[in-house]
Amino acid sequence: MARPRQQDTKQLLDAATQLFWRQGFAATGTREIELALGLKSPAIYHRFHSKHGLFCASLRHYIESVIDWRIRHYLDAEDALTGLCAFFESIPQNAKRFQQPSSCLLVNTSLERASADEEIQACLHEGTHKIFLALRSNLLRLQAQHLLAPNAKIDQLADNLQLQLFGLLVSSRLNNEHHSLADKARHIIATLPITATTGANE
Amino acid sequence: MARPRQQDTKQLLDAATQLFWRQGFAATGTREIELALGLKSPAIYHRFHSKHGLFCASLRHYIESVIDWRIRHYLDAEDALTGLCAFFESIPQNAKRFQQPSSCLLVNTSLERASADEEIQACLHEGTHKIFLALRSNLLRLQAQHLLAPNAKIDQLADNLQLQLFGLLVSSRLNNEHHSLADKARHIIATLPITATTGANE
DNA sequence: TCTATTTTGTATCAATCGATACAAAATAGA
DNA sequence: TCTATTTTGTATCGATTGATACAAAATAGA
Repeated sequence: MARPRQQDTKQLLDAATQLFWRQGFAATGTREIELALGLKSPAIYHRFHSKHGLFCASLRHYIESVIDWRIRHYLDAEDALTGLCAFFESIPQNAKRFQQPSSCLLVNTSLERASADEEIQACLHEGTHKIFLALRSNLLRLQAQHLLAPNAKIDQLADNLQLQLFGLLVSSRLNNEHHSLADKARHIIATLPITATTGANE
Repeated sequence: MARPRQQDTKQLLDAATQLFWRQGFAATGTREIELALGLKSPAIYHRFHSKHGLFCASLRHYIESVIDWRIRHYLDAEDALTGLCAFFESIPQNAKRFQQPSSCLLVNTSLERASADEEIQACLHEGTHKIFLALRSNLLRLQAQHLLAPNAKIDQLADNLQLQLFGLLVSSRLNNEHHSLADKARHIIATLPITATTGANE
């Protein structure tokens, strides 16, 4: 009943997310967005109403693709401890693989002026809460397997792991030497109150 | 031999630093800078050559004022342990006092696109290295006072403390609830390998 | 007082910003 | 085939961007 779309929304959001991820909201212009998305601005504004709307959609897309994938692939992995280690180690690995630190769109945005916006803040809160819950769930599984001290305060521990995750992402943009970043990631794992040595840590 | 300056450079950089700190490089326009500095753009460009030049000068000014003050006042305090605790606790306290999280200009900038610039990266490296050295020096004093395990790896520990500092600053922009932030800060201190209880921790 | 030197403001630049009016293009159902 | 509906491109909008040409303003030394 109507003209079909040349690019589906997923494709567009993939491209937009990459752009905002790398450069931030303010530093990304509409002309640059047109090139990356392969659509002229009226077509983009027809679907997303504004640059702000496209950015919010990109944030949600980032959570549903990147964040959710990382949670499923690492933190929810069958072997909880191996997954947790791989989760942190993937950050220096990605920085090495793609020659530039990827950081995290949520962390980047939280430090931009854009974070003052209510809708954006809601997205950021949702995304970071997902990460917290996934870390928490992973730690609970570790505890159930008697790999974590039975009196460990899981909520505090998950909160602190998320804190260190944020710090690692900041460090990855400050210093992209692989060895230094990998050391930092290893230290995060090594200081977990693991009770038994299974060969996965240290 | 020439017309005297209406505002000295320190005043200008104080204002510019506040602006970039709050909003970032890309989101801060020249008209806004004019208002904050109380000078028209030609006078500003006469002193700093470009917006980029003003930003670099602001970064250096931030290191020499904010960062150096925090190191002197907290990390280099006579009582090393109390100073270290106060260093981390000052972040939730400042977020509460000024009703908005201050974060850190160096951390904010490292996640902006601007961080790709070589001159800016050198400033960021200098500032963060200063923090690392101050944390390291504080830990060495703790160890000399037998408050820290004698086999503790000071460099790794200082590196990780800086990592958690970065994480705390990110968290302060994501969630400005004072109690939650204060908990995070307290947890950082509580997990230090302190050997004796002096009343300052736990 | 006059001149050399530096700082500042007026006015404005081309370029780019985010955004839109409008019509052509492309389909599905009648 | 015709029409209703949606998507897309052309062309362009006023506003703002970072930056500058130029002259007035303000001092110190001659």
